[in-house]
Amino acid sequence: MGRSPCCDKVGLKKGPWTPEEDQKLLAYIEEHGHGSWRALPAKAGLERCGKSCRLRWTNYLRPDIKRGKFSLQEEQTIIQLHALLGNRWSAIATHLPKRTDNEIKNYWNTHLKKRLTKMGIDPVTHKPKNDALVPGSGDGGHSNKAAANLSHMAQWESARLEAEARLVRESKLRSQHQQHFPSTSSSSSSAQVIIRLVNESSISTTNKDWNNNNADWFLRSNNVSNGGGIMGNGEELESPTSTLSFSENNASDPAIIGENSNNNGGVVPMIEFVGANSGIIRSINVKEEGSEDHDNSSSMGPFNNNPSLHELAMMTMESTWGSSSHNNHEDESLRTSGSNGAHVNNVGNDDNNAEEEEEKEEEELGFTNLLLNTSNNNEVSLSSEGGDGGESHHHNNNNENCDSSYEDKNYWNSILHLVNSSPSHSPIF
DNA sequence: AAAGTTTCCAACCGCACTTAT
DNA sequence: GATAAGTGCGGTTGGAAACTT
Repeated sequence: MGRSPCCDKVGLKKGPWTPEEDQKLLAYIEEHGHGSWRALPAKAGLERCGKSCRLRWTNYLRPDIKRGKFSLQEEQTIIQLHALLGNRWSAIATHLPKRTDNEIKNYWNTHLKKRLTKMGIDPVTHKPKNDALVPGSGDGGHSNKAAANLSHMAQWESARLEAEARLVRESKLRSQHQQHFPSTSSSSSSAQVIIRLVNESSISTTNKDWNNNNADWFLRSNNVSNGGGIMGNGEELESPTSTLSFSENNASDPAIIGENSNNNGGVVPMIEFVGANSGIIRSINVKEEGSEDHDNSSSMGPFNNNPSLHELAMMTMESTWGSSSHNNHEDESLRTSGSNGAHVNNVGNDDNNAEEEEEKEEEELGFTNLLLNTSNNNEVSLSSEGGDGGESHHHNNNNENCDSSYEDKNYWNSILHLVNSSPSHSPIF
Protein backbone atom coordinates (compact mmCIF):
# COMPACT_ATOMS: atom_id res chain seq x y z
CA MET A 1 0.00 0.00 0.00
CA GLY A 2 1.30 3.38 -0.81
CA ARG A 3 1.65 6.12 1.65
CA SER A 4 -0.74 8.97 1.52
CA PRO A 5 0.90 12.19 0.46
CA CYS A 6 2.04 14.39 3.27
CA CYS A 7 -0.43 16.99 2.27
CA ASP A 8 -3.02 17.84 -0.26
CA LYS A 9 -0.97 19.43 -2.97
CA VAL A 10 -3.84 21.24 -4.60
CA GLY A 11 -3.78 24.91 -3.81
CA LEU A 12 -0.64 24.79 -1.79
CA LYS A 13 2.17 27.10 -2.62
CA LYS A 14 5.57 25.82 -3.61
CA GLY A 15 8.87 27.41 -4.36
CA PRO A 16 10.77 30.14 -2.59
CA TRP A 17 9.41 31.51 0.60
CA THR A 18 8.45 35.14 0.83
CA PRO A 19 9.41 37.30 3.80
CA GLU A 20 5.75 37.43 4.77
CA GLU A 21 5.55 33.68 4.90
CA ASP A 22 8.72 33.54 6.89
CA GLN A 23 7.32 36.02 9.33
CA LYS A 24 4.12 34.09 9.74
CA LEU A 25 5.94 30.85 10.33
CA LEU A 26 8.41 32.43 12.69
CA ALA A 27 5.76 34.20 14.68
CA TYR A 28 3.64 31.11 14.99
CA ILE A 29 6.46 28.86 16.11
CA GLU A 30 7.76 31.41 18.56
CA GLU A 31 4.38 31.62 20.14
CA HIS A 32 3.13 28.07 19.94
CA GLY A 33 6.03 25.91 18.96
CA HIS A 34 5.69 23.89 15.83
CA GLY A 35 3.63 21.08 17.29
CA SER A 36 2.26 19.00 14.49
CA TRP A 37 3.83 20.14 11.28
CA ARG A 38 0.89 18.93 9.29
CA ALA A 39 -1.52 21.05 11.25
CA LEU A 40 0.78 24.03 11.45
CA PRO A 41 0.19 25.68 8.05
CA ALA A 42 -3.52 26.09 8.62
CA LYS A 43 -3.03 27.42 12.11
CA ALA A 44 -0.30 29.79 10.98
CA GLY A 45 -2.23 30.94 7.97
CA LEU A 46 0.21 29.55 5.47
CA GLU A 47 -0.66 27.96 2.19
CA ARG A 48 2.15 25.50 2.45
CA CYS A 49 2.35 21.88 3.34
CA GLY A 50 3.66 21.02 6.75
CA LYS A 51 6.70 19.42 5.31
CA SER A 52 7.64 22.58 3.54
CA CYS A 53 7.19 24.52 6.76
CA ARG A 54 9.34 22.11 8.68
CA LEU A 55 12.05 22.34 6.09
CA ARG A 56 11.96 26.08 6.03
CA TRP A 57 12.21 26.20 9.77
CA THR A 58 14.95 23.64 10.21
CA ASN A 59 17.08 24.84 7.34
CA TYR A 60 16.60 28.55 7.43
CA LEU A 61 14.48 30.19 10.08
CA ARG A 62 15.70 28.39 13.14
CA PRO A 63 17.51 30.91 15.31
CA ASP A 64 20.48 28.71 16.09
CA ILE A 65 21.73 28.49 12.56
CA LYS A 66 25.06 29.82 11.53
CA ARG A 67 25.23 30.92 7.96
CA GLY A 68 28.10 31.92 5.81
CA LYS A 69 31.39 30.50 4.82
CA PHE A 70 32.58 27.28 6.32
CA SER A 71 35.75 27.54 8.32
CA LEU A 72 38.67 25.33 7.52
CA GLN A 73 38.07 23.51 10.75
CA GLU A 74 34.54 22.82 9.68
CA GLU A 75 35.72 21.65 6.30
CA GLN A 76 38.17 19.27 7.88
CA THR A 77 35.51 17.95 10.17
CA ILE A 78 33.16 17.37 7.29
CA ILE A 79 35.77 15.53 5.30
CA GLN A 80 36.78 13.36 8.17
CA LEU A 81 33.25 12.60 9.15
CA HIS A 82 32.28 11.90 5.59
CA ALA A 83 35.08 9.40 5.39
CA LEU A 84 33.59 7.69 8.36
CA LEU A 85 29.90 8.15 7.89
CA GLY A 86 29.41 8.59 4.19
CA ASN A 87 26.44 10.65 3.17
CA ARG A 88 24.90 10.68 6.60
CA TRP A 89 24.47 14.38 6.55
CA SER A 90 22.35 14.63 9.61
CA ALA A 91 24.92 12.67 11.57
CA ILE A 92 27.68 14.87 10.27
CA ALA A 93 25.65 17.93 11.11
CA THR A 94 25.51 16.95 14.74
CA HIS A 95 29.24 17.57 14.89
CA LEU A 96 28.97 20.95 13.27
CA PRO A 97 26.94 23.13 15.56
CA LYS A 98 24.64 25.58 13.90
CA ARG A 99 25.08 23.98 10.52
CA THR A 100 22.20 22.13 8.95
CA ASP A 101 22.50 18.83 7.19
CA ASN A 102 21.25 20.46 4.04
CA GLU A 103 23.90 23.11 4.18
CA ILE A 104 26.62 20.58 4.79
CA LYS A 105 25.33 18.43 2.00
CA ASN A 106 25.33 21.34 -0.37
CA TYR A 107 28.77 22.39 0.68
CA TRP A 108 30.08 18.91 0.19
CA ASN A 109 28.58 18.60 -3.25
CA THR A 110 29.66 22.00 -4.44
CA HIS A 111 33.05 22.40 -2.80
CA LEU A 112 34.59 19.53 -0.96
CA LYS A 113 33.72 16.77 -3.37
CA LYS A 114 35.27 18.67 -6.20
CA ARG A 115 38.29 19.51 -4.18
CA LEU A 116 38.92 15.91 -3.25
CA THR A 117 38.40 14.84 -6.83
CA LYS A 118 40.86 17.43 -7.93
CA MET A 119 43.31 16.04 -5.45
CA GLY A 120 42.93 12.60 -6.91
CA ILE A 121 40.87 11.26 -4.08
CA ASP A 122 37.64 9.46 -4.67
CA PRO A 123 35.13 11.49 -2.68
CA VAL A 124 32.97 8.44 -2.20
CA THR A 125 35.51 6.01 -0.88
CA HIS A 126 38.07 8.57 0.22
CA LYS A 127 40.65 6.41 -1.38
CA PRO A 128 43.20 7.73 -3.81
CA LYS A 129 42.06 7.21 -7.34
CA ASN A 130 45.61 7.05 -8.56
CA ASP A 131 48.45 6.48 -6.22
CA ALA A 132 50.81 8.44 -8.37
CA LEU A 133 48.82 11.57 -7.82
CA VAL A 134 48.62 11.37 -4.15
CA PRO A 135 51.16 12.60 -1.71
CA GLY A 136 52.55 9.71 0.18
CA SER A 137 52.11 7.34 -2.70
CA GLY A 138 55.73 6.55 -2.58
CA ASP A 139 55.56 5.69 1.03
CA GLY A 140 55.55 1.98 0.63
CA GLY A 141 51.80 1.70 0.55
CA HIS A 142 51.08 3.69 3.64
CA SER A 143 48.34 5.67 1.99
CA ASN A 144 46.69 2.52 0.78
CA LYS A 145 46.71 1.19 4.25
CA ALA A 146 45.29 4.39 5.53
CA ALA A 147 42.58 4.29 2.92
CA ALA A 148 41.82 0.73 3.82
CA ASN A 149 41.59 1.81 7.39
CA LEU A 150 39.14 4.49 6.46
CA SER A 151 37.07 1.96 4.63
CA HIS A 152 37.15 -0.28 7.60
CA MET A 153 36.21 2.63 9.76
CA ALA A 154 33.22 3.34 7.61
CA GLN A 155 31.96 -0.15 8.23
CA TRP A 156 32.78 0.24 11.84
CA GLU A 157 30.86 3.44 12.08
CA SER A 158 27.93 2.19 10.10
CA ALA A 159 27.33 -0.71 12.40
CA ARG A 160 28.00 1.48 15.36
CA LEU A 161 25.27 3.85 14.35
CA GLU A 162 22.85 1.00 14.16
CA ALA A 163 23.87 -0.19 17.54
CA GLU A 164 23.63 3.30 18.86
CA ALA A 165 20.11 3.70 17.59
CA ARG A 166 19.15 0.55 19.36
CA LEU A 167 20.83 1.68 22.51
CA VAL A 168 19.13 5.01 22.44
CA ARG A 169 15.90 3.20 22.76
CA GLU A 170 17.28 1.01 25.49
CA SER A 171 18.60 4.04 27.25
CA LYS A 172 15.22 5.66 27.20
CA LEU A 173 13.64 2.56 28.58
CA ARG A 174 16.34 2.39 31.18
CA SER A 175 15.80 5.96 32.23
CA GLN A 176 12.12 5.31 32.54
CA HIS A 177 12.93 2.31 34.62
CA GLN A 178 15.21 4.36 36.79
CA GLN A 179 12.43 6.71 37.60
CA HIS A 180 10.89 3.81 39.44
CA PHE A 181 14.14 2.26 40.59
CA PRO A 182 16.59 5.10 41.00
CA SER A 183 19.36 2.96 42.36
CA THR A 184 19.61 0.83 39.27
CA SER A 185 22.92 1.11 37.53
CA SER A 186 22.91 2.55 34.08
CA SER A 187 25.94 0.69 32.96
CA SER A 188 25.88 -2.06 30.43
CA SER A 189 24.64 -5.36 31.59
CA SER A 190 27.51 -7.10 29.90
CA ALA A 191 30.48 -8.16 31.91
CA GLN A 192 32.73 -5.24 31.31
CA VAL A 193 35.73 -3.60 32.72
CA ILE A 194 34.84 0.02 32.68
CA ILE A 195 37.73 2.29 32.06
CA ARG A 196 37.04 5.80 33.05
CA LEU A 197 38.42 8.03 30.39
CA VAL A 198 37.14 11.34 31.40
CA ASN A 199 35.17 12.66 34.26
CA GLU A 200 32.28 14.99 34.00
CA SER A 201 34.41 18.03 34.49
CA SER A 202 36.17 17.39 31.26
CA ILE A 203 33.23 18.51 29.26
CA SER A 204 34.03 22.15 29.08
CA THR A 205 37.59 21.52 28.16
CA THR A 206 36.59 19.01 25.60
CA ASN A 207 34.40 21.42 23.84
CA LYS A 208 36.89 24.16 23.97
CA ASP A 209 39.18 21.76 22.26
CA TRP A 210 36.83 21.31 19.47
CA ASN A 211 37.27 24.69 18.00
CA ASN A 212 37.96 28.08 19.36
CA ASN A 213 35.07 29.39 17.42
CA ASN A 214 32.76 26.77 18.68
CA ALA A 215 33.71 27.06 22.27
CA ASP A 216 31.71 30.19 22.58
CA TRP A 217 28.81 28.51 20.96
CA PHE A 218 29.00 25.65 23.36
CA LEU A 219 29.25 27.72 26.46
CA ARG A 220 26.43 29.94 25.42
CA SER A 221 24.05 27.38 24.13
CA ASN A 222 24.56 24.68 26.68
CA ASN A 223 25.02 26.61 29.87
CA VAL A 224 27.46 24.00 30.91
CA SER A 225 30.30 24.53 33.22
CA ASN A 226 31.12 21.28 34.87
CA GLY A 227 29.19 18.10 34.96
CA GLY A 228 27.18 19.29 32.05
CA GLY A 229 26.07 17.39 29.09
CA ILE A 230 22.66 18.80 29.60
CA MET A 231 21.29 20.71 26.75
CA GLY A 232 20.52 24.27 27.25
CA ASN A 233 18.72 26.42 24.82
CA GLY A 234 15.67 24.30 24.93
CA GLU A 235 17.30 21.56 22.97
CA GLU A 236 16.23 18.15 24.07
CA LEU A 237 18.64 15.99 22.25
CA GLU A 238 18.86 12.99 24.36
CA SER A 239 22.27 11.89 23.66
CA PRO A 240 23.45 8.54 24.76
CA THR A 241 27.13 8.34 24.89
CA SER A 242 28.86 5.63 23.07
CA THR A 243 31.31 3.48 24.82
CA LEU A 244 33.69 1.11 23.31
CA SER A 245 33.94 -2.43 24.34
CA PHE A 246 35.77 -5.42 23.18
CA SER A 247 33.21 -8.09 22.76
CA GLU A 248 33.45 -11.64 23.78
CA ASN A 249 30.70 -12.99 21.61
CA ASN A 250 31.21 -11.20 18.40
CA ALA A 251 29.51 -13.75 16.22
CA SER A 252 26.07 -13.12 17.54
CA ASP A 253 26.20 -9.70 19.04
CA PRO A 254 24.40 -7.21 16.83
CA ALA A 255 26.49 -4.47 18.22
CA ILE A 256 29.64 -5.98 16.94
CA ILE A 257 30.93 -3.94 14.19
CA GLY A 258 33.89 -5.61 12.83
CA GLU A 259 37.22 -7.09 13.24
CA ASN A 260 40.39 -6.44 11.51
CA SER A 261 43.24 -8.78 11.15
CA ASN A 262 46.52 -7.08 11.47
CA ASN A 263 49.86 -7.85 10.06
CA ASN A 264 50.88 -9.82 13.03
CA GLY A 265 48.01 -12.19 12.87
CA GLY A 266 46.34 -10.52 15.78
CA VAL A 267 42.87 -9.21 15.72
CA VAL A 268 41.87 -5.70 16.35
CA PRO A 269 39.36 -6.13 19.09
CA MET A 270 35.69 -6.00 18.49
CA ILE A 271 34.08 -2.76 19.26
CA GLU A 272 30.75 -2.35 20.82
CA PHE A 273 28.97 0.80 21.73
CA VAL A 274 26.95 0.92 24.81
CA GLY A 275 24.62 3.71 25.61
CA ALA A 276 25.32 6.02 28.45
CA ASN A 277 23.79 9.24 29.53
CA SER A 278 26.13 12.08 28.89
CA GLY A 279 27.04 13.74 25.71
CA ILE A 280 30.60 12.69 25.29
CA ILE A 281 32.43 9.48 25.35
CA ARG A 282 33.22 8.89 28.89
CA SER A 283 34.19 5.31 29.15
CA ILE A 284 35.45 2.45 27.20
CA ASN A 285 34.00 -0.85 28.13
CA VAL A 286 36.42 -3.63 27.61
CA LYS A 287 35.22 -7.15 27.53
CA GLU A 288 37.33 -10.19 27.54
CA GLU A 289 38.14 -11.24 24.04
CA GLY A 290 36.57 -14.54 23.18
CA SER A 291 39.03 -17.28 22.71
CA GLU A 292 36.86 -19.44 20.57
CA ASP A 293 36.74 -17.03 17.71
CA HIS A 294 40.32 -16.12 17.30
CA ASP A 295 43.57 -17.69 17.92
CA ASN A 296 44.54 -14.76 19.94
CA SER A 297 45.13 -15.48 23.51
CA SER A 298 46.56 -12.13 24.42
CA SER A 299 44.35 -9.75 22.61
CA MET A 300 43.34 -7.90 25.69
CA GLY A 301 46.69 -7.12 27.03
CA PRO A 302 49.01 -4.50 25.76
CA PHE A 303 50.32 -5.97 22.62
CA ASN A 304 53.60 -5.82 20.94
CA ASN A 305 53.04 -3.79 17.87
CA ASN A 306 49.32 -3.44 17.73
CA PRO A 307 47.81 -1.45 20.49
CA SER A 308 44.37 -2.45 21.49
CA LEU A 309 41.67 0.01 20.84
CA HIS A 310 41.53 0.46 24.52
CA GLU A 311 45.13 1.50 24.65
CA LEU A 312 44.74 3.72 21.69
CA ALA A 313 41.78 5.34 23.22
CA MET A 314 43.52 5.82 26.47
CA MET A 315 46.52 7.35 24.85
CA THR A 316 44.44 9.50 22.65
CA MET A 317 42.07 10.68 25.27
CA GLU A 318 44.74 11.48 27.74
CA SER A 319 46.76 13.22 25.17
CA THR A 320 43.99 15.31 23.74
CA TRP A 321 42.05 15.98 26.87
CA GLY A 322 45.18 16.70 28.74
CA SER A 323 46.39 19.44 26.52
CA SER A 324 43.57 21.57 25.33
CA SER A 325 45.52 24.74 24.99
CA HIS A 326 48.15 22.90 23.08
CA ASN A 327 45.58 21.62 20.68
CA ASN A 328 44.17 24.99 20.11
CA HIS A 329 47.48 26.06 18.88
CA GLU A 330 47.82 22.97 16.87
CA ASP A 331 44.63 23.82 15.10
CA GLU A 332 46.26 26.90 13.82
CA SER A 333 49.19 25.08 12.39
CA LEU A 334 46.87 22.54 10.95
CA ARG A 335 45.11 25.22 9.06
CA THR A 336 48.05 25.82 6.89
CA SER A 337 50.33 22.90 7.14
CA GLY A 338 48.07 19.98 7.63
CA SER A 339 48.83 17.57 10.36
CA ASN A 340 52.49 17.45 9.80
CA GLY A 341 54.03 19.81 12.21
CA ALA A 342 57.34 19.59 10.44
CA HIS A 343 56.02 21.37 7.44
CA VAL A 344 57.14 24.94 7.36
CA ASN A 345 54.69 27.56 6.36
CA ASN A 346 54.64 31.21 5.74
CA VAL A 347 51.89 31.75 8.21
CA GLY A 348 50.98 35.35 8.33
CA ASN A 349 52.28 36.16 4.93
CA ASP A 350 48.85 36.98 3.64
CA ASP A 351 49.43 40.22 1.86
CA ASN A 352 50.29 38.69 -1.43
CA ASN A 353 47.39 37.71 -3.61
CA ALA A 354 49.63 35.66 -5.84
CA GLU A 355 50.21 33.33 -2.99
CA GLU A 356 46.59 32.64 -2.37
CA GLU A 357 46.66 29.77 -4.77
CA GLU A 358 49.65 28.39 -3.02
CA GLU A 359 47.92 28.67 0.29
CA LYS A 360 44.93 26.96 -1.13
CA GLU A 361 47.08 24.13 -2.32
CA GLU A 362 48.66 23.91 1.05
CA GLU A 363 45.25 23.67 2.59
CA GLU A 364 44.43 20.92 0.21
CA LEU A 365 47.60 19.18 1.15
CA GLY A 366 46.45 19.48 4.68
CA PHE A 367 43.26 17.72 3.78
CA THR A 368 45.21 15.06 2.05
CA ASN A 369 47.28 14.56 5.11
CA LEU A 370 44.19 14.34 7.18
CA LEU A 371 42.74 11.67 5.03
CA LEU A 372 45.71 9.73 3.90
CA ASN A 373 48.51 10.50 6.16
CA THR A 374 47.31 11.06 9.61
CA SER A 375 50.70 10.08 10.81
CA ASN A 376 53.32 12.44 12.06
CA ASN A 377 50.94 14.53 13.96
CA ASN A 378 51.97 15.13 17.47
CA GLU A 379 48.65 14.97 19.13
CA VAL A 380 49.20 11.52 20.43
CA SER A 381 52.11 10.59 22.43
CA LEU A 382 53.06 7.04 21.78
CA SER A 383 55.01 6.87 24.93
CA SER A 384 53.86 5.03 27.96
CA GLU A 385 52.28 8.04 29.50
CA GLY A 386 48.86 7.11 28.31
CA GLY A 387 48.95 3.41 28.88
CA ASP A 388 47.10 2.14 31.85
CA GLY A 389 48.60 -1.26 31.63
CA GLY A 390 51.90 -0.03 32.84
CA GLU A 391 53.58 -1.24 29.72
CA SER A 392 55.62 1.06 27.65
CA HIS A 393 54.43 1.72 24.12
CA HIS A 394 57.32 3.53 22.67
CA HIS A 395 57.36 3.25 18.96
CA ASN A 396 60.00 4.22 16.59
CA ASN A 397 58.40 5.91 13.65
CA ASN A 398 61.21 4.75 11.47
CA ASN A 399 60.77 1.18 12.36
CA GLU A 400 59.08 -0.60 9.52
CA ASN A 401 57.89 -3.28 11.87
CA CYS A 402 55.82 -0.75 13.62
CA ASP A 403 54.20 0.73 10.56
CA SER A 404 50.97 -1.05 10.92
CA SER A 405 50.45 -0.25 14.52
CA TYR A 406 51.69 3.22 14.06
CA GLU A 407 49.23 3.89 11.31
CA ASP A 408 46.54 2.31 13.37
CA LYS A 409 47.39 4.61 16.16
CA ASN A 410 47.19 7.66 14.05
CA TYR A 411 44.15 6.39 12.34
CA TRP A 412 42.38 5.87 15.59
CA ASN A 413 43.80 9.01 16.95
CA SER A 414 42.30 10.94 14.13
CA ILE A 415 38.97 9.34 14.64
CA LEU A 416 38.99 9.47 18.36
CA HIS A 417 40.20 12.98 18.39
CA LEU A 418 37.25 13.83 16.26
CA VAL A 419 35.00 12.00 18.62
CA ASN A 420 36.63 13.62 21.53
CA SER A 421 36.21 16.99 19.98
CA SER A 422 32.58 16.52 19.24
CA PRO A 423 30.01 18.65 20.93
CA SER A 424 28.67 16.99 23.96
CA HIS A 425 25.14 17.00 22.75
CA SER A 426 25.86 14.98 19.72
CA PRO A 427 23.32 12.25 19.39
CA ILE A 428 25.96 10.13 17.81
CA PHE A 429 28.76 10.16 20.24
C1' DA B 1 26.49 44.88 -23.07
C1' DA B 2 24.57 40.54 -24.29
C1' DA B 3 24.63 35.69 -24.46
C1' DG B 4 26.18 31.51 -22.76
C1' DT B 5 27.97 28.76 -19.02
C1' DT B 6 28.87 27.51 -14.40
C1' DT B 7 28.13 27.72 -9.56
C1' DC B 8 25.43 27.75 -5.67
C1' DC B 9 21.77 26.66 -2.59
C1' DA B 10 16.88 26.68 -1.13
C1' DA B 11 13.40 23.75 -1.74
C1' DC B 12 11.13 19.64 -3.35
C1' DC B 13 10.51 14.64 -3.71
C1' DG B 14 10.16 10.16 -2.22
C1' DC B 15 11.66 6.60 0.78
C1' DA B 16 12.28 4.79 5.43
C1' DC B 17 11.46 4.70 10.03
C1' DT B 18 8.76 5.48 14.31
C1' DT B 19 4.62 6.18 16.65
C1' DA B 20 -0.32 6.07 17.23
C1' DT B 21 -4.67 3.84 16.49
C1' DG C 1 -0.40 -7.36 13.47
C1' DA C 2 -2.14 -4.04 10.09
C1' DT C 3 -2.66 0.44 8.78
C1' DA C 4 -2.21 5.38 8.82
C1' DA C 5 0.00 9.48 10.35
C1' DG C 6 4.02 12.03 11.41
C1' DT C 7 8.64 12.92 10.86
C1' DG C 8 13.54 12.57 9.39
C1' DC C 9 16.71 11.94 5.93
C1' DG C 10 19.30 11.86 1.54
C1' DG C 11 19.04 12.64 -3.44
C1' DT C 12 17.82 15.72 -6.79
C1' DT C 13 16.22 19.86 -9.08
C1' DG C 14 15.22 24.62 -10.57
C1' DG C 15 16.34 29.10 -10.72
C1' DA C 16 19.04 33.00 -9.30
C1' DA C 17 23.61 34.79 -9.07
C1' DA C 18 28.18 34.87 -10.61
C1' DC C 19 31.38 34.30 -14.03
C1' DT C 20 33.21 33.83 -18.77
C1' DT C 21 33.29 34.57 -23.59
